[in-house]
Order: sequence, then C-alpha cells, then structure tokens
Amino acid sequence: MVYRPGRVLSNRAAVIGMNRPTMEDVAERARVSRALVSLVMNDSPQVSDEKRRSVLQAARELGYRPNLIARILAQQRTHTIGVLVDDLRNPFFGEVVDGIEAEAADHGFRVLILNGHRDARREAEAVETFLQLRVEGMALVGARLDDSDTARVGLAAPCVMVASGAVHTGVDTVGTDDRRGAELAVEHLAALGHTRIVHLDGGTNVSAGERRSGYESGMRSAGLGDLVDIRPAGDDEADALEVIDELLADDDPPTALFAFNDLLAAGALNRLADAGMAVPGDVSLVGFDNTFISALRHLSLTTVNQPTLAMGRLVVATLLQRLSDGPSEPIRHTLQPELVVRSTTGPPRGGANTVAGTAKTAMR
Amino acid sequence: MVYRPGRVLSNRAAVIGMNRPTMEDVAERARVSRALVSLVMNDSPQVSDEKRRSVLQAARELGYRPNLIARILAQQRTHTIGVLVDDLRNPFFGEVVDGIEAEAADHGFRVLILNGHRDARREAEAVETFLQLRVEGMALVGARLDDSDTARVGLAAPCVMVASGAVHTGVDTVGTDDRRGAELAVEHLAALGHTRIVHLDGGTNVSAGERRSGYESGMRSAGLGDLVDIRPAGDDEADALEVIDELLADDDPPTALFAFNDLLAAGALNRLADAGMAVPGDVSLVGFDNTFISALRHLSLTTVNQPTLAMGRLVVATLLQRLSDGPSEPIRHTLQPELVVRSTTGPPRGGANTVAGTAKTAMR
DNA sequence: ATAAACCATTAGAGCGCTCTAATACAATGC
DNA sequence: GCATTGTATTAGAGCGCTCTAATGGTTTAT
Repeated sequence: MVYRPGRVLSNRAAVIGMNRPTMEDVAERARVSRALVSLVMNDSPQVSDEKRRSVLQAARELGYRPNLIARILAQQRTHTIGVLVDDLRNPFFGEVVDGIEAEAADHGFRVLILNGHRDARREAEAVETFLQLRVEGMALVGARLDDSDTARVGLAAPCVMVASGAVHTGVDTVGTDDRRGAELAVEHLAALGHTRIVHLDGGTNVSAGERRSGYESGMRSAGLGDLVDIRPAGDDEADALEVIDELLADDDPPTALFAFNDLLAAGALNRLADAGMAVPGDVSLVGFDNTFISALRHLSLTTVNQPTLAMGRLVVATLLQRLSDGPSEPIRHTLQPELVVRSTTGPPRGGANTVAGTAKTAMR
Repeated sequence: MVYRPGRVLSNRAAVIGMNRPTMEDVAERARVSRALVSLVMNDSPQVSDEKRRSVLQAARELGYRPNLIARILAQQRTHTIGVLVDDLRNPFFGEVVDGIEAEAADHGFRVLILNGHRDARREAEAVETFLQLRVEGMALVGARLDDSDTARVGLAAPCVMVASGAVHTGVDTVGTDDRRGAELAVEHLAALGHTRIVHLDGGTNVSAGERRSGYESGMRSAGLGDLVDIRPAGDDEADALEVIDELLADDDPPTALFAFNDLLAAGALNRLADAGMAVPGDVSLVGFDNTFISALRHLSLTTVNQPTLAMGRLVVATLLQRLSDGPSEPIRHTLQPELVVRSTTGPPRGGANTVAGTAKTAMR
C-alpha cells in the first residue's frame, strides 16, 4: 500500500514498483515461514485459520502484492495467452479479442495483447516478445506472417492463426470460410442481375487470397468467368480512394463492387459519393466482416458476417486442446459466413442482364 | 528452434514453451561460463570476437531464446508500460494506444495492453495484474476508476489517466479540455440559431462530467441557461436508442443534439433516420472524438477533435518524467480540442428560433 | 625485474517466489 | 504406552537470469 521512496537503496532497485515488500517481509511480520505465506497466498486449505488470519493481516499492513514475475519463474507456468492483433483500429479484431478474453478467463488464463500495426516485421517482433515472455500459447489475429514464420513459431509454442485465410498449412487455424463468404457476396450480386462485378482486393492482408479465389469461383459459377476483374486495394478506408477513381475513369465502369472488408467498403462509399454515384442506384457494394460500422443506418452496408465471438472462443479452446494433446496434425476450424443484406445492393440500373459494354473484360 | 517433446521430464515443466534451452545449456555447448553468455546476449563490448561468435553459434544451434521472465526478475526492471484500454472496440482508444506505443518504443519500453470492457471492476483487476507484473508505469485510457482506486494505484506505481476527464485530483493526467470541447460544440449550435439544444450524456464514462459541465457553461454563455437539458445516454451506439425515442415523443423536440461521443452520435443518427427525421434539416447533431467513423462521408458527423496521437505520446513522456523525478505534484496536460464541422449541423428549420416543426423530412 | 594498469573471463550470490520432502506435534487405536 | 495416522508448518533447493567482485593473463610504465 505504501510507496516508500526512502527505502530505495541500490540503484538497481531504484525503479518504483520493484523494491516492494516481499513474501519474506510478510513472513517475518506474521512470525511464520515464507512457505506458509506462500500457502496462504495460494488459498491452500491446509493452513490453520489462525495463521491464515495473521498472514493476511501482515500482508495488508505491508501493502504486500505478490510478484507475478517471480511466481511465474518458480512455477514454470505463465498461465498467459498472447494475442497479436493486426490492427487495433479495426473493430473487427476488437470483437474477436473479446471472445478470446472471455474464453481465456473461463479457463484461468490471462491475455496479453500486442499490436501488429499491419506490418509483418512488427508482428514478428511481437511474436518474439511473446515467446520470450513464455506465453503458453498465442493467437495471431489477422496476422500477416507467412508460412515460414509461423512454422518457426509453431515449433516454439502452440499458436493459432485467426482470421488469416487458409494459407497456413502447418499451423492450427480458426477462421471463417472466406472463400464461401466471397462466393455468397458474388452470388447475391449476380442474382440481382449484375455482371460487371469488380473485386477490391485486400492486398497483403492474409485473408485476401481466399476471398479473391472465392470471388473468382463465384464469378465462374455465375457464368461470369470472363468478367473477373480484380483490383488491388487494401484493407483500410484510405486504400479505396485510388481504385475507385480508376474504376470510375473506365469507359464502362462496373455496376457492382465486392470489397475486401467493411473499412475498404466504407472508403469506397465515400469516394463514390464524392463522384456523385448513387449506391445502389449506380453501383452496388458489398463489404466483409459485418463490423458495427456496416450496421450504421447511414451506411447500411450489405456485408458478410463472421461470427467473431465464436471465433474468439474457439481460438482458446483450440489452444487448450493443443496444449493438452501435444503436437499432431494441424487443427482447422472453419466457421460459416453469412450474407447480411442491407441497403447498398440492388439491381443494376436498367434492370438485369443489360450487357455491360463490349470488351473491357481485362483481369487487372 | 526445436521443440523436443521428448525432453519433457517432470510435469512441472511439461508446459510447452517452458522447458527450453537455458543460458547454462548454451554456455556448456560453447564451452564458456554462463556469465559470458549473458554478456554476449546483452551486446557487451567487453567480449572477444572469438567467444562472441561461438556463443552466438551455440545459441543458434540450440534454438536458445532468452527467458524474459528470468531476466526481469534478475535485473529488477521490466521495461514495460501497462496500458489499460476502456473499450477495444472504440476506435478512439485504438488511436491513443498507437501514440503510446510509438513513444514507448522510442524509449525502449514494451507496451502491454489489457482490456477494461467498460467495467470498473474489470479495470481494477487489470490494474492489479499490471501491478503484480511490476510494470514500471501505466496508462489508463478512458478508465472508469474513481479517485480512491487511482489513489491506491498511484502509490504503487506511476500512473497516468488518459482521456478520463479532470476528475482525478491526485494523479497525473493527459487529456483534452473536454469542457472547452463541449463549449465549442454548443457555441457552434447556438451560432447557427439553435436554442433547444439537448446533451446526450455519457453516463458512467469518466469524461462525461466535464463534457456535461462544458455543455452547461456553453448554454449559459449563449444565454440559453434556462434551456439546459441533459439526458442520460451512454457511450455506445446502442445507448442512443431510448433517449432519441424519448426526445422525439416530446411535444417540443429539440432542434439540436450534442452527443457524448461519436459512437453515441452514430446511434442517434440511426434512430433519427428510423423516425424519418432529417439531419440537419430537422435536427442538428454534434459528436465528440473525431474518430474515423465521423469522417465517413455518409455520416459526415460534425464533431470535436481530440489529438489522439499527441495524447498517446504525451502519456509516455509524462510517465517517464514521473519515473525520473519521483513523487511530486500531479502533472496535468490538457490539450486543446477543435471543432470539426461536417454535415450534421445546420440552421434550425425555418431559420433561427423557429420551434422545430411538425413536418418530418426523411433523410435518404 | 616489479608494479601498475588493463582486459577478458568467471564464480557465485541474489532476484521473489514455489514445491517437495522433512519435521514437529497432536490425535487416534490397540 | 507405543506405534500409527494425520495435520500444520518449515527448510531449502531451484526456476533462469544479471551483476558485482574476484581471477588470471597480458601489456605498459617504472
């Protein structure tokens, strides 16, 4: 409870917050052994009420607070899961983390969060930090690490990739069927009568590959294989600006867009409004993730839902399973996405099947 | 690098990730002392190139990874700052954290993030965890802890409250002048000719008090002191529903709303649209925080900007100062907010001072 | 040649805790 | 009364590292 700057002796321990009363101090004050204090602190049933009381009192009087670092070192367990989040500003990840935290808490695990800042290098550093802190497992949420990175990591500690596409072959994964999600989006647009459907690609984001191929297969099933048109964009609102400008400059602009995620879609919506294009009047737009922003009435974005909370919980379950089973075949959990139809999609202007232009079927 | 399940001996160390090669192992393999390995790992200049090379090679071959836990215990320094975030899903906090991380990295500090889930009890737990982990300082971003909590914490470790109003008298704080921000909002609305300006209050959120009193003083300066009208709402989109319904049921509904934050404003926007009210035609609306959602063209929310990145950086600077100076008078940094006028504010229907009419004009 | 100064290396204590095994002591059974 | 069982307590090693002080070896100054 007390801070006691006066007690600072060596400059090694000069740092505030270290240099606090230890178990030894409590033991001395309560006139018992250090071991007994340890038992009390861990709620052991084999301590007499009398001693328990006096230990607790001594602890209170000294403002004793167990040193987790020392405890971890001694018991060789951290009871901690590291969660690497690709981008703290994307609400989608926040929701997944909520699920992870809930499930982790249920199993007595602490969760440590590190921010990847949408940068593979920084993510690798974060993972290294987790490893050095000896987390018992980690969840990489939307991480951009490639297979060689994760292979190395996977050998050092159990590790689950979340919402990171299906690229990773050697690691446990939890995710939505991104491919199917993209197909749902395309099917929906095709059913409305769109043919010139362009995909705004997620770039380096790990789920991008799957969604792209889902888009392609969706287009093919709809008989639009020839019209596949993929434009590199990104995963942030800002990333939409250029692509949209480029698309609108076309002689024969698309009537529908399928964006990598909601943020990108929101950016697209912005730019389309700038250009005076009506949505869905002139262009239909579908996002991905079903984050709260897509639900905002004024965006009312048609999008693909991912069951974020369930994913988060499943991550921890997977981690725990791996922890108890030891190494084996990679576990993969693939949850089903759902199309959420809102107000940014509708039939193309002039009704269905008005053949969209002549040539212009370039793939990027 | 290697995982070696076979090496698991006692079940104490059965946990994957612990039970890895230690400095001792490296020393043995490189045929030097443990102390030398330590020097190499810390880039000491007083090691011969020859030894350095062989140590590094041995470390590589064994897949050695320093145990941060042991190192921290030994050197009695964690080099870590704990960051408690009130709500990971609110992008405002994510932006502040970005600033914190940037500045912390510049000074060789690690950042640990814990989630408060908008709940004072869970926040207190998180703080306790930080303390037990012996973080060297912590930033409580938007935390809901009260003065007695923070007083206790402040004694145990340096601690900066960020974006938490000016309620906390004994602790260092970094924040925006919430009061002034609210005044700016009210001044803007009053200048447009609004008189029936209602404040949607932030409830338990810590900045709520300041913004409320800023609203009040703004109203008074505008000669609208008699029309002060504060409705408890919250800080999330969902929290807006009821209040808006209640307000619209009024005989004489307000012509302008000043919401506690952008999320609440977004929720209000939703509900107003449901009710067929035009914004800003029938009702003007101002938010707070200038998160990216307010910038989305389709919301285009007039709001009050907080310099999030600067705040984040300032937090770390403050923490470091406190760390080197020891206890003294609380440091308070108050940054200036700015009004960002977008499209949700305009003159009241029928020009100034005309009581909000009956005819509802739908937006979109 | 001897002392002084310097350098690379190491021994070993210590960080604050946990946990096993040992100990002391009371209660029980025969 | 003595072994037996059980319960409450403690001694002490150990977790993986850092850091001070000591060591041995080489170079430089005297």
